Amino acid sequence: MDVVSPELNSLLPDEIMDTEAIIMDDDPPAESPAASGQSQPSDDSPVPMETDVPAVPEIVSLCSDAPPTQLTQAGTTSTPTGSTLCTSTLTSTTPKTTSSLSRVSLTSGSLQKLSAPFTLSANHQIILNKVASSPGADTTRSQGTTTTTTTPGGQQFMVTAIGKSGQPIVLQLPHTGSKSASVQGLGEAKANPQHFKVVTVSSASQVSTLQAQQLKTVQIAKKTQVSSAGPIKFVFTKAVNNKGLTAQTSVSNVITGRVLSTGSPVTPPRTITLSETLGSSSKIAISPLKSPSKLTVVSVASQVPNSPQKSVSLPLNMAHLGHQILLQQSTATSPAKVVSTHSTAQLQLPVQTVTVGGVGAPQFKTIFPLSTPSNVQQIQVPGSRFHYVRLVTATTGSSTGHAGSPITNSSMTAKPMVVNTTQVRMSVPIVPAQTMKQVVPKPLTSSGQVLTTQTQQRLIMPATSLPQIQPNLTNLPPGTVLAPAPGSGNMGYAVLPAQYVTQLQQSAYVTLASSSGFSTPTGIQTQARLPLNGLSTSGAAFRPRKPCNCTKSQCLKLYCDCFANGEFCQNCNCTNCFNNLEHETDRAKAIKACLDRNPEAFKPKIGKGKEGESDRRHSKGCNCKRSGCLKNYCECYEAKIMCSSTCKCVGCKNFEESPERKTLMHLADAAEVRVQQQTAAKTKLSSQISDLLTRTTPAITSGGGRMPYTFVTKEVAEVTCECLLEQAEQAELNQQPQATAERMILEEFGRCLMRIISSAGKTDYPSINC
DNA sequence: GAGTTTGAAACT
DNA sequence: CAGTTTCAAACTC
Repeated sequence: MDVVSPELNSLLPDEIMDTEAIIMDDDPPAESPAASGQSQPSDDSPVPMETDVPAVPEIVSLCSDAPPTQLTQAGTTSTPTGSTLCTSTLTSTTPKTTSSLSRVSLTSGSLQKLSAPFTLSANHQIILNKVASSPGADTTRSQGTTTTTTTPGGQQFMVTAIGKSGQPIVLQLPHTGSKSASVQGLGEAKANPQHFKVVTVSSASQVSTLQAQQLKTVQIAKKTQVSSAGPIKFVFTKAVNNKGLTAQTSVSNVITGRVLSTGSPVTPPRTITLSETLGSSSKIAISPLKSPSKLTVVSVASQVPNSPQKSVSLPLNMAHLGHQILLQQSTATSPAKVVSTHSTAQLQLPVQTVTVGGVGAPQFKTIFPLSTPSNVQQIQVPGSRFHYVRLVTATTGSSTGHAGSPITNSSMTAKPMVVNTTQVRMSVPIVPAQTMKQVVPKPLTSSGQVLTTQTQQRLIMPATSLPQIQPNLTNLPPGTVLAPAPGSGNMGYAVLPAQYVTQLQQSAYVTLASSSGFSTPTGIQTQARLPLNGLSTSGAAFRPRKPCNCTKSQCLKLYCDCFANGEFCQNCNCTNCFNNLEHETDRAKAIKACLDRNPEAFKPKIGKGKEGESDRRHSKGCNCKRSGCLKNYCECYEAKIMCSSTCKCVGCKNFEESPERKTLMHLADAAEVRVQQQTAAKTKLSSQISDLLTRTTPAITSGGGRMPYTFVTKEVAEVTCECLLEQAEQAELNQQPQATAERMILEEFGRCLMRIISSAGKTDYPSINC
């Protein structure tokens, strides 16, 4: 997920990550500036951080025959009725938030709203707009509440939106111009409009610029809720075969996940992108913010379009990422949470990856059911900045619906992993994340991706119950993962770095199950294809995080970069480190203490400035006194940004016109040029050597030519000399003049050479006869 | 690699 | 909130 390194933003496809159009201000813009590239910071927050996320939990589900209210009920199951197939119900982790109604509006690409099963547009795009939940807005939302969509290819696509009360979500297919959606969203929820950006709906490889633009123009207004802990549920249900959309084929493919956002006063823009390709791949992307740190990615790959089983594989493609489902959500004050949900429907989907957290400053929280601490083993992957948890045993199950679902990764070779749950089972085969970009906290950023480990692991959340430690869900460290203890009411949390979840991104299979513990008939086999430190498919996406050297802080204070970034220490040089799974309790306490001191402690320090200011600026500003803000002591300089009005530095030289700064920049540029030149020279030299070898080797090995030492052997030389002596003797016997003798010898030498050369290409020794 | 400098974080 | 202390990274030698 530090993501916050801006570099992370580049990790994801533009059409997904581009949240430029998102406006954080209360005043909804008439139209989102798709190409503006500037996000409107909220007036409320002096320094809008990239991690701002929607405060209101919301549930989005695809396909719902049942009324929204039913969908929001925990444990409820929607059964397919008639020709439409709709299933998948998610329950909120917090019962309080389950009461709201949500509506799903689907609009075809032609701007027609479908109140009934409708046909997806040719581009297979569905835009999900979140609409204010005010009762008055209900009418507008009610349009096109149909949740089932039939693709021209006969496939049926159902969307069920479940949201916290007052958090309806409207799903619309982007139409040309797509202003209807924007207008709709704008007209609603004026009280506290929330703009959603998003929505790319198209096949992975078919996302066109036009589509992206259309998506950008879509804005969704949402009623802002300051309430805390509203779970966001996200359910995707798809029936592959339209014909099979009978009651029997009830839930074919279901991807269930819950994204929870809590207590964020500011509703962040949210984008939901759904893309589907006929029978091949679909892409679902929910992208609230551009910041990778806030990115929650669930990728689902491949598929079995017409599975003999009722379970339908849902081919989903994340843009440019192949079969993937991308879910993004960020909350301003609280990291997004992804929670496996419990539903009555069984889910079996090929899922490629599930990622929670982001580069730079992951702001996602994943809640998993806790088991006992003994059930969890921390897995350290050398070189990886991600942490893994191995679930040893499955102990607890909760029928309350709070039980999280274990998420596991299996090898990309496709070992399906299924976690048995009383109500929901989700098995997702995952396609290798080819180009998936990750976000990593520190410029690592990100999690780009790609060295992967092939070890199979069980990924499960620790089960330590920490009732006394109830971290503020809105301010947990980036990428914090919360694992609720079994049993509602006395929830225990395991505060884990989001990196634990990140591995799901690369796993071949992801199994989500809720309740009933972690029993896994097939075993939870997870194979972590994990981005290793600094290595990623996207190049610098994941930059290796520097190991810390803490000695006295136990790595439980913000002095420790690892801790400050919400990461476990891994491959560090620290002593007496408590920043690991073994000291989960202490770590949780430390996190809480930090948050008590500063609720913004785990938010990225570098965020976007207000309008008219630099794109990036330090949220608090520096306090340098002696460094002139031109050394890495200065956080501004370290972040490669200039000091701003928020800084309290003395003798600052880190400003635009500073000659010292320019000098440093020039020196840095020169150094970089030198490095590049050296690299280029090395590359060229290496290439030349390689080329030379490739040219010489075949001649030697193919028999078409051999190096001289291979055929000018001692014997050949001796024979040649004998021939020359023979000529000399002949000349002497014939009493030839010396000149003639020399000529005869030279001529013979020439003949010998010709024979040697002609024999060079032969495998056998050259035969030289005088 | 040891020692110094620096400024954020933590503490009072 | 300001001053002081602690801490670990950045820097220097």
